[in-house]
Order: sequence, then C-alpha cells, then structure tokens
Amino acid sequence: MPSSSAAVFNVIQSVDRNTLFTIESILGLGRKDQRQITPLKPHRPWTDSETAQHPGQTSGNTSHSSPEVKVKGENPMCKQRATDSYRRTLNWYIGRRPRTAFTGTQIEVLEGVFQVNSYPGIDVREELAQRLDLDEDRIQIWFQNRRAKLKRSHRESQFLMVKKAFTDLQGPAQL
Amino acid sequence: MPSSSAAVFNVIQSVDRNTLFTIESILGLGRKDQRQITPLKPHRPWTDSETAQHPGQTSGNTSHSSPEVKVKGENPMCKQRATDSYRRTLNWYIGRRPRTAFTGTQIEVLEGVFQVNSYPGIDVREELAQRLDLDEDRIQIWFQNRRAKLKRSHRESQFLMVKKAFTDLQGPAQL
DNA sequence: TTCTAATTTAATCAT
DNA sequence: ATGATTAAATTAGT
Repeated sequence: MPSSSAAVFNVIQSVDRNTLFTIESILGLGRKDQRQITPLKPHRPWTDSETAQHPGQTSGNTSHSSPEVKVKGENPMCKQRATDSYRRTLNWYIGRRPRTAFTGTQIEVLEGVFQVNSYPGIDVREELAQRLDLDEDRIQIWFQNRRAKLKRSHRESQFLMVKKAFTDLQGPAQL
Repeated sequence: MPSSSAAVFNVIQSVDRNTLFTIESILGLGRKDQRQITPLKPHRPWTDSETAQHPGQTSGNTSHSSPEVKVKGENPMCKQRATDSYRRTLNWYIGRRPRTAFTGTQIEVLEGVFQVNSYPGIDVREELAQRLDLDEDRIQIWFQNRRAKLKRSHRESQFLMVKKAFTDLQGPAQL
C-alpha cells in the first residue's frame, strides 16, 4: 500500500470534517501536485494519530536499531525534571541521532582549529576525534555547520552594509 | 579527485606562514587563545532600522560596555540588588526581534492550514504571508513552534499512557 | 504561572 | 561541500 494514498485520504478527511476554512484549506491543497503530498521521507511520525487511528504503522522508517548511544563527553548537568525521563524514552521512534552536546573545552579546541584551518582533512579530524573523545563524524559535521555559520554571518554583514549605504544615501537628502 | 585539494592548500598556506604547525601546536594555541565563546551579539539586523516597521520600539542601544552579563548562571546569594540591574542589562544587549502578536484571524488561518499540512513548502508559506500580511519568516517560525507544541503534547500523552499501563500492571499484582 | 515567539545549533536531506 | 530545513534546547515577552 503506498503511503501517498493514505496521506491524501487524511487530507480529504481533515478538510471534510471542518469546512470552516474553505479558501484557506485550498492554500494547503492547491499545491498538492508536487512534493508535499508524496513525501519520500515522511518526517512526521506523530501527525497521523489525530483522529485516533491505529498507531505504529509508520514505525518502519529508517530505524537503525543499533542503539549505540556513544555520547561520550556529556552529562554536565542533572536537572531533576519529570520531563527528563520521557525526553530520552521518546527518542527511539525517531530515526534521528541524539543531539550531541559538546563541552566547553571541546568547543574551545574546535574553534581554535577552525581559525587555523576551516577544512581539516581526515587526518586532522581523526586526531581531533581521538583527543576530544568524539566520533570523527561529529567532528566533520561540526566543521560543516561552522562553515555554514561563518558564511551566514558574512552574508548578513554584507547585507547590513548595503542597507546602511542605502540609508546613508537617503538620509542626508532629506535635510 | 581533487576534493581535498582546497583543504590541502589551506593547510599548506597555514604551514607556510607559521612554520611547524602540528596538532599539538594547534591544540595548544586553541587553549591559550582568548576568544569569545559566547558571541553575545549574534544576529540583529533590525536594531539599526527601527524606522521602518516598529517605530518607537527600540531605543538607541549603541553602547554595550557590559560584556559580563551572566544570564543563566544562578547566584543564590545577594540576588536582591542585582535583579533590576539584570533586567536593565538584559534589555541592553538583547537584540531580539520584537515579539510578534498574531491576531485572532491570523491564528485561525494558521491553525487551519496546520491541520491540513504541518510542513508547508515555500510556496504555501509565501502565499500565507501575502494573505495574512506577515513575513514569510514569521510563518516558518510559527510552524516550527507549532510542530514542537504538537510533539510535546504527544509526548505527554504517551508518557501518561505508559505510566498508566505500568500502574495497571503493578496494581492487580498486589492483590 | 503558563504559553509562545524568537534564537541557536546539531543533524538531516537534496543538489 | 553547500544550502535549506528540521528538531531540540533555550531565551524571553505577554
């Protein structure tokens, strides 16, 4: 059974139930020709239980059942919160890797290396992983995100400079 | 393939300028170097253009000569004198966007679209922004927060179900 | 106090 | 590798 038909059926059901938002519902339905109705990777494991349907039929989505939670340099804080118990237990039906929490010293070292070399090779990454007690994958992902962040900030500053030039041009003209 | 040629080039350049660059020196440099780990000035392009949309909202906060503002660090002793000064210093360096207050009809439409499609694409977001007279960024942030809220509620209900099952298992066993 | 808009970052996916 | 986007976590306003 294809999952797209189920999605379409859900949409039709939802629209049928509340016909209050007729025009606005078309906003969500009008572009059903592409991409959103047939998601190749449905990243929504919880949205189908709104009408009390049978749960658990979407559990077979890329679940790498090797629970090797190797968060090595972690556990700096221990909040006694009731939500903390099921915060971890609800991660299993999501196929996502648990978010890695880098320590302060790890960030320090990574930032220092980034200032020298933003594109570390495999050897430097392996060395860093061994020294910082992290996986090499995490190192690579961190550098990717760090480069993206740097580019973002560069774009922002450039945009601000252009806008400032505009306002500086328009400002004195008003005097 | 020359996929790592850029990285090699960067490394060679770095080595050329400051000779003898090993992981040791990089790590040592990263340790002793003083830099900002917490940026405290992340992203505020609207602080210098308050004339466009939010008149009178932001004040001229050009000087920020108090970089040692501890926001999250709790200080159990001598907290009375520092409360309003904290409040004041928080308002200084925070460059947040003013909180958007959605109207009732905007919330209605957004909720209606959310019931149909929790992951609207760029086209739907743009359409919504134009119809509701909002920025597309606000639409996206709203859907992000809405999904987080939905997931939170689902987590709570699942936790309650698990806890109920647990007590139902333990209860009759005691008889 | 609760709820939620806003921000940041690790992770994922497509190109 | 890059860009877009998401989830998660946190901050902060009403």
